[in-house]
Amino acid sequence: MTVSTPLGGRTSLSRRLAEELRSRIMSGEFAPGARLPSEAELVRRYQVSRVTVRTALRTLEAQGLVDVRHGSGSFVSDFGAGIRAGLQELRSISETIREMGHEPGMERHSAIRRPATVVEAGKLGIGAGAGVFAVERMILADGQAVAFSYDVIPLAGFPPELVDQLGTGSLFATLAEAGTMPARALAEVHAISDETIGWGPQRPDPGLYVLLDQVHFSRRGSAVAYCRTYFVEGRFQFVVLRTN
Amino acid sequence: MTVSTPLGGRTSLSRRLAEELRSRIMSGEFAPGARLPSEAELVRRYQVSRVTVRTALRTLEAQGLVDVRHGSGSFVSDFGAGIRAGLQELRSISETIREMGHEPGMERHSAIRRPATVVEAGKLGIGAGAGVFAVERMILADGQAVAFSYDVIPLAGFPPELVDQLGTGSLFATLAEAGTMPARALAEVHAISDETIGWGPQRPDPGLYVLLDQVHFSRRGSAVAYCRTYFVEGRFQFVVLRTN
DNA sequence: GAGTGGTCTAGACCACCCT
DNA sequence: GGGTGGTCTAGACCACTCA
Repeated sequence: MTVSTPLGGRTSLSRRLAEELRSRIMSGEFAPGARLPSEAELVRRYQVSRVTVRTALRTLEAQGLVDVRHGSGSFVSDFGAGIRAGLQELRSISETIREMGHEPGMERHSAIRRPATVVEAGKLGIGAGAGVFAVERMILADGQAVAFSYDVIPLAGFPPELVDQLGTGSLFATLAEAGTMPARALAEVHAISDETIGWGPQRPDPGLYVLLDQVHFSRRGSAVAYCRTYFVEGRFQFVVLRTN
Repeated sequence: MTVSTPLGGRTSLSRRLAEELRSRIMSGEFAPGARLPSEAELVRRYQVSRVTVRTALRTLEAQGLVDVRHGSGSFVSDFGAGIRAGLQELRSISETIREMGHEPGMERHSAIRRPATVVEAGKLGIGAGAGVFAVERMILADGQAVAFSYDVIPLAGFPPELVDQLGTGSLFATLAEAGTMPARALAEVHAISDETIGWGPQRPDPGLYVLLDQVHFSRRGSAVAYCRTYFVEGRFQFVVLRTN
């Protein structure tokens, strides 16, 4: 297959195409409000099927970068250029913070090995009382606390030599190293007002948080972590594109 | 085309299939944890293409209702009995409440015609001071308040005879009647603790809310409403499937 | 290895927007 | 009417899971 501009890489074709288009948008080739080439043109240009083009455009749309309008075309969003990392995108918090131009930090407050509570066992789909590693972390951006996270990782099958590393840096990085990289997370969104959440001098005064109560699953569908992350209201902006 | 069980209706095929599967799950035909028929079986059973089956399964997955696992199958997730809405799915709140088996209600608290504030004008992309219709509503499920909503609709181009109807029933229904049905919304998620939100005897005591601060766009990309909806914490469960 | 979902292709028809 | 996206089909091959 001969492609005028090779998409290169080993991830899926639609994903590579999305990346390619994203970088063209970010580079300023398409200004906010500008129309992207039509789907048919992209099919010709990149020598892929229309389904692939559409999948890529959907990805960009979910990221709030592109606005696809029936009968008119696909447009670079006005809001798109600034907004990144929608809530539906699963990624490391540290990575998100770094991409937003801030310096991520992590501080482990506690870390113990203990039996799972009934709730935790239910969420993780393991037996009540099975061994878990419980970590309490503070997540920082430019030295300021943006979230407090209470994470529980099942120990069954987890490489023992990596246990102590949990919670000292990016949780995602350690899980990836253990071969249990989260591929999906089902998150409940709550508003929490609780002065007992958090710790230290950085604890926010009105203890108001957006709680993401989430269970992370590996590609194989097994629960690899149960994380209750309390985002300090106002310091982290969650955006969701809702469609019907 | 002969179908063993007709999917009936006039919405898209994949959507009807998703509805059909959802009702089969809700009816208890598939218990939580049970495996659904394979994609190939669904193709045969409903006489649709595999793409259609997959689109339907993706919808259910986004609602947190099923768990699709590569190489294993699609499984019914555990789900609570409360009102559960997929955050990335844009739909009428009333409709969501009804689908969860509760009786939706709506009470208009105030409704005035006034110039847009600077913030509202910015969100809606209209001139500051342009005429808007501001509505305050209480949304009920089985007679209990689940949300308080502060909505602003630009009046330019809005059918005058429908203005007074705004906020008396489903906002979506009225907007649809006006030909400006929201097709997309960009929502910010916040935790709010404020005793001045809400009104009446139904006002929750700890005034704790999940705020969806959202701008609704029509298919043509124009902003049709700016809605700040305060969901009473604990009465409405928002779920987001996060993927990478 | 059989069965499952993940991705991709090529082609078709429809609904919508604009002029 | 011409172009654009929305949906659907039928078929193919690959990657993963599990017995």
